[in-house]
Amino acid sequence: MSDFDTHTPESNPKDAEYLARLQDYYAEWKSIPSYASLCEVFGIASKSWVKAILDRLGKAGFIERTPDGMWIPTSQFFARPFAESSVQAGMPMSVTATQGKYYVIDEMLIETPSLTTIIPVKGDSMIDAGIHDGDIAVVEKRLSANVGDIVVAIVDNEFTLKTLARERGQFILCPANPAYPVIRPKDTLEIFGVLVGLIRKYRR
Amino acid sequence: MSDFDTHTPESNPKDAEYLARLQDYYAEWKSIPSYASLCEVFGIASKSWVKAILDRLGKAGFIERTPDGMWIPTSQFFARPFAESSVQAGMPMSVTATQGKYYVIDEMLIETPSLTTIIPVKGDSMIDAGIHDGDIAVVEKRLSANVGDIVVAIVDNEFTLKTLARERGQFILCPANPAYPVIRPKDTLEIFGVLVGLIRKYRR
DNA sequence: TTGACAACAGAACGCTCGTTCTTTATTATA
DNA sequence: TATAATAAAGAACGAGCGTTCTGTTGTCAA
Repeated sequence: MSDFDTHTPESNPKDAEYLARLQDYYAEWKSIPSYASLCEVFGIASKSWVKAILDRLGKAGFIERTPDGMWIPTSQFFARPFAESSVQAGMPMSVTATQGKYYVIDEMLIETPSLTTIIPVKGDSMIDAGIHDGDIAVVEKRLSANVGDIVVAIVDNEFTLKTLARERGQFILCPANPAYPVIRPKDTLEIFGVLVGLIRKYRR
Repeated sequence: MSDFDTHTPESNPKDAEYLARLQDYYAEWKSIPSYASLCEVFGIASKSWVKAILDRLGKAGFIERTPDGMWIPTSQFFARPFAESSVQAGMPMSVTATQGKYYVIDEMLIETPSLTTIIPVKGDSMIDAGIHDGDIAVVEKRLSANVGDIVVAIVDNEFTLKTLARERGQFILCPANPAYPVIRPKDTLEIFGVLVGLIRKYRR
């Protein structure tokens, strides 16, 4: 067998497609099935060839084995191709053929899983900051924040997402929408966490 | 916490510990092993009892089976207690909404991994749609789209993110910023994909 | 036209898997 | 102490698993 290119999954030119099918299957069932089932997934008829494919994908770092010999996906398995914003002339774009960096979205946004939570955004008080109703805020739980951070604060037992600012030595919470008032807490300002990411899902 | 602790007929007080061990194992290996291996994980010696435990966990909704009969975790399997002492009274709806939900952001945004790519957004031509410069677009590669979708089109060998619209039987690309012109393709409109998600990362 | 190689197909096999059934130990209750 | 339910062990078994080996087909260069 020839050397395996570490940047592209294609040792066998069809391996990219096999990988894609496996990724799609895993997205649906969250497991790698038996070789017999993989025959259907891959559209081939021999288990031995399934094994050969999996061995290659394993060598390429997309899957690995548990001590029991079960195949499980690696983080590379979940990485998404990161397309550059300009297209080379005449190049027929295909996602699987896109070269370059791969990113795992979770890893991009979540640094400390135990401190990170997600909170759906309600209302449009931050709309000028590009934060819409229905967006999902990725929040890192923290008791303090810096001026200028967008924070999740607890005001009247409600979460509220606002920009932290300072006014005459007092911390205040500024909306990004002129229709909403600035919040000036009476006593202490209770901060739940700091906005570290934003997710929006579009209907399909 | 879960309906699991409130004694249902077929529950076992030790099941909570068995679940915890299984969760720990899964966190490490991302798979549910064979019954024989689970004997070690659970610290018991009989496969039949392992099966009984898994059946109960399945009935309680923590795991389920694929068509192949493999056990896979459900979303409930990953539920995390969301206990913040400061917000117990009158907990806002936004908090309870996330309670007990497992969030893999990838899963929220990516339906078909092999067709999904991420593209950084350049410029502010879609700013009125809350899409900013530096945001990351999650794009599902597709050759066609519906009017009203935000699409990634290829114009002059460049990716461009615009809303797809129709004008006198012609497809046009509308920016969400009055400072930018509507794009009316001369001949055919080449669509790369449809925007299915958006990610923004804030500096920490 | 051959021969070499790559890409699969198919069969054979030993072994592990999940399932079921039976047996034993432990605990609670009366 | 007797009884019964619970918790677990253990054996037995057939089906399906992954592995290996060999056979077949298509391609392409010499």
